[in-house]
Amino acid sequence: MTGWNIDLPGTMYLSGDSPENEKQWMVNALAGAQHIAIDTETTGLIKWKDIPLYWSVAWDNYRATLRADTLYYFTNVFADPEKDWILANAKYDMHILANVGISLLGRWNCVQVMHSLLYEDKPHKLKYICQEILGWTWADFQDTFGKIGKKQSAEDVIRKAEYSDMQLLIEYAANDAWGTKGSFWELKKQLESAYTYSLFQNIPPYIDTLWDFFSKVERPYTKVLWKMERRGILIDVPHLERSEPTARKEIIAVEKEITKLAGYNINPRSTPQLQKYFFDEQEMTPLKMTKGGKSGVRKPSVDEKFLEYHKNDSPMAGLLMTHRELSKLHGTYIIGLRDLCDPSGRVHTSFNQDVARTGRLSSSEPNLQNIPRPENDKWNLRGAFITMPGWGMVACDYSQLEMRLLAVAAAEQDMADVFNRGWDIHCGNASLMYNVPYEDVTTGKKLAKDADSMDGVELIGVAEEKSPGISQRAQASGSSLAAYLRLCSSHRSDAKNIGFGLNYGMGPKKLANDLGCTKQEAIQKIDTYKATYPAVTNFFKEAVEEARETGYSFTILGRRRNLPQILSNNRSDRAAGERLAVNTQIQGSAADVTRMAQLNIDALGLDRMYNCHMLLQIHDELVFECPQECVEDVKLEVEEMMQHPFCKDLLVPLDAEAGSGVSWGEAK
DNA sequence: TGTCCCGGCGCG
DNA sequence: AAAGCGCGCCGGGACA
Repeated sequence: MTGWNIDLPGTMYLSGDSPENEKQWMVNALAGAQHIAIDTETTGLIKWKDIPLYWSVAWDNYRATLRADTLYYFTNVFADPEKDWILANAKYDMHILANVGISLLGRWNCVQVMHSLLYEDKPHKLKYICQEILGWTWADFQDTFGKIGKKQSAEDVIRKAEYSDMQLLIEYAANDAWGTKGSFWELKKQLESAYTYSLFQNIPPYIDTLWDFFSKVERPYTKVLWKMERRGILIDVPHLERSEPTARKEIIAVEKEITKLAGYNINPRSTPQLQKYFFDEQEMTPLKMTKGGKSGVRKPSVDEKFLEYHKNDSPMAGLLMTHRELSKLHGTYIIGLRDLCDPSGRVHTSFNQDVARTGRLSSSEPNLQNIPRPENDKWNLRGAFITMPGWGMVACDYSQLEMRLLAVAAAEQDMADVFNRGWDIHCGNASLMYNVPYEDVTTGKKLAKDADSMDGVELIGVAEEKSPGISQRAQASGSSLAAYLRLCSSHRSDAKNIGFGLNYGMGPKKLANDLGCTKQEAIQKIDTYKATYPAVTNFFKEAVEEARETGYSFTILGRRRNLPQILSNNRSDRAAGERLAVNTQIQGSAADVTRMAQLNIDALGLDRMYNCHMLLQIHDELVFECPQECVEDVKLEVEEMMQHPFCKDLLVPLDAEAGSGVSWGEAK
């Protein structure tokens, strides 16, 4: 009757109506168990609202389904700080339990997170995990009792099941807990035997195996993320409500112009219709083709590059650019954000720990890691992330984290020195690459734009003040000061594009495209960069070799990513693997750094010290709220913690700078 | 009505 | 033939 492909023990059942001795037996049994898998059947999927109807547990060779009204008998069990709780999608169940006042101390072992450390490219849903690593399958709850959706809520389905076949409900409710328990032990075994490379093998946190990485980093991190999700961030909903009609009207106005220009009703959101307009009717030349997807039919692209390219010769292109900008902000951010707020105006994102292959977080429902930057946003959406009266927002972000970690990974002393001097990295790179004084590059960056419109004498005065001797050097190079400044400025932009690009494995063709030069010139520039930083060049080579030999790319803390394609016979697959080998190490190590900072900040107890709460992580930025009078203290604490995430310093200092204000927009 | 894929685009 | 990493969400359109 269990719907399983394996034998398993019968399911005990407990409700508030059960006899006293049965309740007592269960309380004693759970109190005596070290590891307990736990799962909830809930009224729905909204983590700040929905509540448990049933909960199920599995431990040793037992399994049980319990009605939600029994939760309070187990207060002492939940309060045991030494318990190991085992869950699938741990944060969700913990939210649901918190909604009825239940909090579980002890360790939160999420099997999805465990699975993601070993099988980055596979799905991490419980059913898949069980099938894949244990060969266990069982009948699906929803297939048996009805689909949860718009027509019927999770609660409806469970109520129906209670009525139609209570015994089956009891069995099925405990299936997930049983599968969770089984996969935990198998995954633990696999993690313990998975040795890894870490910079912290012989110093804290002592990471030798993936189990070390899980138990010392990922497991405590789950709880930190849960606290952030639980707190949520306050949204200025009235601000959004005020912007919404205006935004909508602006979009409609642009749509009218588009219709007028086309001469017929065209939907500016429809790529097929736009392709027809531009390439069939206007007979314009495509810049590039789309990927073609499953069918493989490649069509001319109507992306931003195309519109930008034609904005002067085709009025339609300009209108569409405006339309896309407005409708993106309206649909995704104004409407999207408003609809996900709780009644108190706070929004509770999910910080997903088991998604990104590099070890980064992802954020969803809503994604708070892609809120527009102020310069691209006429509605100032970051200004809509606010604090309560008397409170302040603190935002602290790393400066050039990935670049610094590249210098660390490569042990590139010249680049490290650029950071040690506190220089702008791209100006420093340009200075070393093109053998030009650092001050000339910074001056060029500042003045190149206005050089032509400035009075010659004035220009010399300003430039000489910033970089003494610059006019002489310009003369020596045989060009005017203005031209020399533009040259220095273009050196910086070269260095910036190459610096970022090489981390991603960018080729000369794309670089040439971005810099507006020939492929030959691009190759030349890359060579100059590689010659300037031989250790970086060597690092790129060794990262690829290591991945070829071990099959993996490793981050600073020892997270690994399997890269089988690096041995592929297919050229492009192999090249992709080589790009990943480099990038995963850098991006993943940056993720490690932010993670450690978050763990340390949590352990320090800023919440108790200052009533300070971590709200957001945007890869290299952390956002907090605290009472106004604590803002300055919090800024200092956070900067210090972010700058020193490890128990030993790296070759390159990490720089993090905090700002504050009453909103996220102000705090940057 | 629901589900999937796609092109496009927001962020780091 | 084409070749930049990592995400999530929107609306359109195809299909069941």
